[in-house]
Amino acid sequence: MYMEPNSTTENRIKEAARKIFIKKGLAGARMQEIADEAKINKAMLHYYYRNKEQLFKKIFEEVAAEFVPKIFSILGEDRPLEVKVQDFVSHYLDMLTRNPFLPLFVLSELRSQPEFFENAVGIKRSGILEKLAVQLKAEAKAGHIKPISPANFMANLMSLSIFPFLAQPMLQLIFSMNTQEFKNFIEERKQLIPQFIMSSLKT
Amino acid sequence: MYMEPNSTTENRIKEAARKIFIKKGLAGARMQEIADEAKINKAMLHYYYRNKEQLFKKIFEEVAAEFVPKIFSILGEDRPLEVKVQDFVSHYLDMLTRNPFLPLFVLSELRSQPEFFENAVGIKRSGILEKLAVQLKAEAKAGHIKPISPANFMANLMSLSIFPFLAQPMLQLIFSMNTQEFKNFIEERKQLIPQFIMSSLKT
DNA sequence: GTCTATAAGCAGATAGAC
DNA sequence: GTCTATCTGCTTATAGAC
Repeated sequence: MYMEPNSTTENRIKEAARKIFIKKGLAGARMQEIADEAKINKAMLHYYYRNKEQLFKKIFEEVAAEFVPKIFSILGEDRPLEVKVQDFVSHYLDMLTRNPFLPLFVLSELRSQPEFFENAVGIKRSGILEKLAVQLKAEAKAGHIKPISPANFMANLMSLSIFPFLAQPMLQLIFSMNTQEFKNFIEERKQLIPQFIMSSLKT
Repeated sequence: MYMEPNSTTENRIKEAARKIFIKKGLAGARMQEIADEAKINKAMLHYYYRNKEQLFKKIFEEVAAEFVPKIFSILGEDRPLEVKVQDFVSHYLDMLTRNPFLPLFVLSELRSQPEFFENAVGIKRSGILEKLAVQLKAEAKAGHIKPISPANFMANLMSLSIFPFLAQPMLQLIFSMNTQEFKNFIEERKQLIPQFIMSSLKT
């Protein structure tokens, strides 16, 4: 069987574990299912990662590390607020369209394992929040926007961008959307969310 | 041991199961833990509900039935949009403050068991969405608000209200809030969310 | 490093006495 | 209706050959 050059056993395990854990969570996933997905023997999982918890922890940290920091790198850029908001929304809606299960996975497991998160994210030490706070204050003082706290600004931005993916099954049910229509709905929101946010901040 | 008048075995089972399932989900919950919580024997769970799945299904339907319909009863009222938004936000933020785990539970299990939901919710047959659509169109035509689709309107309203509870551990971590500070943050948003929504719709 | 076989423990479910 | 004891099957984890 042909395999990718860097399709090492360890890589295949990680890809398989990622897929299964994201779909079923820690408690719902089965080591056998991960082994099957990786096309290896179950015993190999224990050879590379001593047990299920360690394998999960590894996966979760990697996922959280790619899910969260981008939030802050975009918001830390040296650009007008409106541009940052557009970049953020555009990036996240694309990323989540490719990985619609990611938010529920991260938030679910974060609820039961908050300590996994502390290490995975270097937010508080990054100084980006302070920078954002300064910018919000400056743009308010200049009369461009209404005053708003960083926490509320971020909560709004993340809510509007991420929640629809969490609630995708419910939204599709309520509004009778099939999967393609949901994608169109998200595509439309790439324009709408920045408009909502900026016009809600109009002075 | 003194017990509440209607503290029947069956009620105690349901309360215990609700608590454990909401915290751990279907896969993570243990029948033994539910039995302990209800202060009864594990065998009783099987006497009242044949198996774990049936017990879970019962609980989930009850939770979903109290979580969802209120959304639509408020939005179906015959009042100005702005008042409905205020009522919705006020009601849901109170309810979620008392039950912060509810949204994650409903959305998680809804992802793996979408069919549980169909019955629990009679939205599509209620005609309320049509009513909301008419109102949004009318208020736009009268020049009170910008045009917006019901799906986007609802997605915004639910996102801003519900997401902060889903992300509570992350928000507390990022913004260094303790639990009381998070409650204050939510309390503040009771005023802010309706303002955001209505001013984002200003013509 | 990789496999097969198996051990060990756990969780859901039932039998049967009271 | 309620309990104790037990069975059965599944899941994680290990032992040991190659």
